[in-house]
Amino acid sequence: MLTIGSLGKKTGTKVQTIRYYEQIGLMPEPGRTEGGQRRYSDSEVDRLSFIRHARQLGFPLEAIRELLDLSDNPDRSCHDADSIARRQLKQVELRMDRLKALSTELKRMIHECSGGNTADCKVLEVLRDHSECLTDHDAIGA
Amino acid sequence: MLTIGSLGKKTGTKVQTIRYYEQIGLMPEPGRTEGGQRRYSDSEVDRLSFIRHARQLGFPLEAIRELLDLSDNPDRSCHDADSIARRQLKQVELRMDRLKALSTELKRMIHECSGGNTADCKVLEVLRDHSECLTDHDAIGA
DNA sequence: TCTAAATGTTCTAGCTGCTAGAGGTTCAAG
DNA sequence: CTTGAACCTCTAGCAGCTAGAACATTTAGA
Repeated sequence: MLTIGSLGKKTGTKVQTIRYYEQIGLMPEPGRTEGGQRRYSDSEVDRLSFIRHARQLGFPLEAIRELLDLSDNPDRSCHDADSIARRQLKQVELRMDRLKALSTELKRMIHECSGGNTADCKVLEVLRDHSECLTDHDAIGA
Repeated sequence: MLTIGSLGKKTGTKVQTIRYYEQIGLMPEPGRTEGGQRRYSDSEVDRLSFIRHARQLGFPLEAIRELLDLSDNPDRSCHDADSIARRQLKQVELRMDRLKALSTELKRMIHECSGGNTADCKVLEVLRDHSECLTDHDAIGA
């Protein structure tokens, strides 16, 4: 039986985060001591590791909820898990494309900046006038 | 003189967002009609375009605040604007590296998934056991 | 001139995924 | 039995918006 602190250490998760996952129903309500402190067993270590690993791979919590659900039902088709992963891959690739365009533009902007005072600063100039851009970069929120 | 709606259309910004920028002091308080509606002039179009463009390049609002400040003082050194842009580029490149690792892992995971039921789904298996991973992907929050 | 639709107003709350802090309680080692 | 680390709940905050309620103003057509 583990305390919330040791569970956190084992899985690389902050205590507050574990409680948060419990609150939103991603982690089950664990048993408690008489004094009211949480105590965890191995199955909860596994579940939290799963969650953390999926988070590291960028899955949003809602997708993780679905994946946990699939994982709990070994009879269901693998197809669903596969499509969640594909969706995630698509997201990641989309973000990469956007970042690529951004870095190109930023590099060009910096490269052309020669120092001096801001009156003829290329960085500011480019920001002022989108038409100077060579790439698409609709990346707000990317 | 533009209404907030037309300013939004001109700059590709939602009305609520413009009011939000005003609230946090990124946009100045504009003039008002007798009835209390906001009316904007061309200088405000320019300022908002600047902000939006910088957002598209991924600059956080705080960085944009600094850039606007520099832009308002043409005598100051270009160096500051340059270093903000470099900082931003570094962030973008860091995020790209992380996403690269993620996509590699996701692809491998999907590729090895053969269908069937979730009991032997590779996607879930990989998520269950980090040690099967070939790449580093500490990308929570990336 | 009147009216109705479109657009404007403020205020509050919500989104994701945590994180931090206040103020108090429990546990385990010595 | 004491002490101090770790636990508890609750609330609020972060970025950067977005949405909705409930009401006011503006503008164009009849």
